[in-house]
Amino acid sequence: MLAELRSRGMRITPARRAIATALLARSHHTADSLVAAVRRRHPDVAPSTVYRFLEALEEIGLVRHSHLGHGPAVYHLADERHGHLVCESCGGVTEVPEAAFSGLRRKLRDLERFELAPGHFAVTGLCGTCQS
Amino acid sequence: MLAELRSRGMRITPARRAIATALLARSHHTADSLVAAVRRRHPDVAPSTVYRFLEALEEIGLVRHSHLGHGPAVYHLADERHGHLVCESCGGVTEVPEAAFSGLRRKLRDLERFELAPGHFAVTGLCGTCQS
DNA sequence: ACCTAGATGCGACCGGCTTGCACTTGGCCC
DNA sequence: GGGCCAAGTGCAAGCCGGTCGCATCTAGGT
Repeated sequence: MLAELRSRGMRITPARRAIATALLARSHHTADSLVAAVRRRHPDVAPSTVYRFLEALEEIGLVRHSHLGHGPAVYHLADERHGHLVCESCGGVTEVPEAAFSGLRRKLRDLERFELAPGHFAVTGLCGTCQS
Repeated sequence: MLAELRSRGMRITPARRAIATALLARSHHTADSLVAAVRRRHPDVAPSTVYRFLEALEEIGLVRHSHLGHGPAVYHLADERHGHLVCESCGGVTEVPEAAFSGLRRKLRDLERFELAPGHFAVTGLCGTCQS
């Protein structure tokens, strides 16, 4: 990952190392949780640094973010492709494989010539436990 | 609609009349466009009034809002039930009947005991024209 | 060791709401 | 019609997630 950066003329700094490490350690980081994780060892890293690096990683295609309901976006490595089910009542998040959307994808492609990108925005509803 | 309000002990004010009229005149108002519409005849209506009335209408169940991508939420009458397809490239919005999601709904219900609410958050992807 | 473009920290700013508070007013009772 | 008072309102400040401008610093090629 760092090699990928270097090969594009981007620099490798302590802050970036730390952000990359945090991203590898856990999926579904929010920008805030990344800042917190990075600050445990590098207390002076600014939020804007994290946002800017994440933006850069997304441009390269190494990272993606998803919006889970109303709160902040979550970031994860681009190779973890999955959809998110968010419960509107308890806020809980369930991951589902992208394959679960293949039927809908086909239908929207046929009906509307619309190519679904199920990762970016979550699908909302009510989880099993909140239905009772 | 105003009768519905009155029957719940809520008051009918010029601002509320105007907001209700605007909601009936067009689906997919943003809070901002509602403020603008109302101000054409009642220039002193504050945004907070609109937000508070919309909140009240949602509690009653007469209005719903949806999030279409990153921008502001859109409001529409609760009886207009449909999903939204939002193009991540051009931002265009397509309405689709809720029935289009019935397959996915069934699948999620079986797989995850998750009850889909397809209206609230949009489904993102690429529209036909942006794919080329 | 040096140079410089890329990266950083800081603080201001922005959009979309939300909230606190003092003032106004709808609408029931006389 | 007039009085009453809680529901509703306008205004301004605040919040949250995120972006930007700018002076400073530093990675890393030479």
